[in-house]
Amino acid sequence: MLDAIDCKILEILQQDAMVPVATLAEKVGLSSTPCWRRVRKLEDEGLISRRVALVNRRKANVPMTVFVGVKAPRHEAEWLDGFRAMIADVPEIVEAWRLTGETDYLLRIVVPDVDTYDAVYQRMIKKLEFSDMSASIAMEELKFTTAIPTKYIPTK
Amino acid sequence: MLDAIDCKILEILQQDAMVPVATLAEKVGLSSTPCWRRVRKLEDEGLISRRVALVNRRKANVPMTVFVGVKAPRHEAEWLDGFRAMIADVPEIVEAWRLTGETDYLLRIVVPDVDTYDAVYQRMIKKLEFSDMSASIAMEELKFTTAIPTKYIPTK
DNA sequence: CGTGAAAGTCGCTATCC
DNA sequence: GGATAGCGACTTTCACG
Repeated sequence: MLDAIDCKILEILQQDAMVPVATLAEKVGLSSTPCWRRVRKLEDEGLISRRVALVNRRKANVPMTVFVGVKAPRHEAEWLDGFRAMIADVPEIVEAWRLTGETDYLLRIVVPDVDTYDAVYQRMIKKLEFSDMSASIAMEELKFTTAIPTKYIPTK
Repeated sequence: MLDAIDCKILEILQQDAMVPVATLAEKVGLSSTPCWRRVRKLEDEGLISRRVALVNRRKANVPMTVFVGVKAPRHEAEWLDGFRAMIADVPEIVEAWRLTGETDYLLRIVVPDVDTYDAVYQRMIKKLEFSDMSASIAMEELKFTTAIPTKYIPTK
């Protein structure tokens, strides 16, 4: 069971994973060691799964984001296995979700431009059968954060 | 202009931002200092925008992901401003995209359960008018990575 | 569960090839 | 642009309230 200070730590580290423990400790009203112990505990318990570098999409020449709704041609394990393998294989696919509703799956794909998206699309339909694929191009990224709300974490 | 080693560095740091420079240097076949200089350069040029801690959604009690397609009631600046403010205000909204096609905007929302989603939904429609909102619940996260492909970065 | 200080590691700088 | 060496800072541990 965590407390309010742990949540505060998580919020800060979700914004910047590189803050020195001393700075972090000061921000949450602790001294270094207990703060460090808490961070360690959060890592050990898996609440902090890992720390990653975020790369600027535009500067990495993948400014374009495409959302693709996918319908499976048939609902059987074999197709799904192939689909999973494809998703793992294609680095342009950064998110893949199985949904309720009309579209079975939603993919988020990042590419340099439309032509490259088409190339990725061609690669996908060559590997696997689809009953339907509908693409929506993202015109603007209004919000994108890796920080999830901490307010639902049960605190004592 | 970057080179293959820079791309390799980016790939590694996108998986783990905490690797010691010495380890990173070894992996890309360099010694510490030049490797550190490259990392610094990648940060200065903004290719690495920041480093963040990723929090386990389930352990943070927000296992549920909902995608919400939104249609604007009218296309005017005033409504959009309100929409932006709402998105910034609601921490459960972790992604918001303006799209081409039928749905104007796509939101990704993380919550503990359906009841909480409904509470978020009620809060949203109290703040702002919508012409249409359709929610799809994510049943499974097949892939989610913050790592974008490096293969499109122009190299010399 | 907290503080404070000591020890070891690593980031960062300076210097040279 | 790349290697070697040293300093300072930070993480991490230990001993103690």
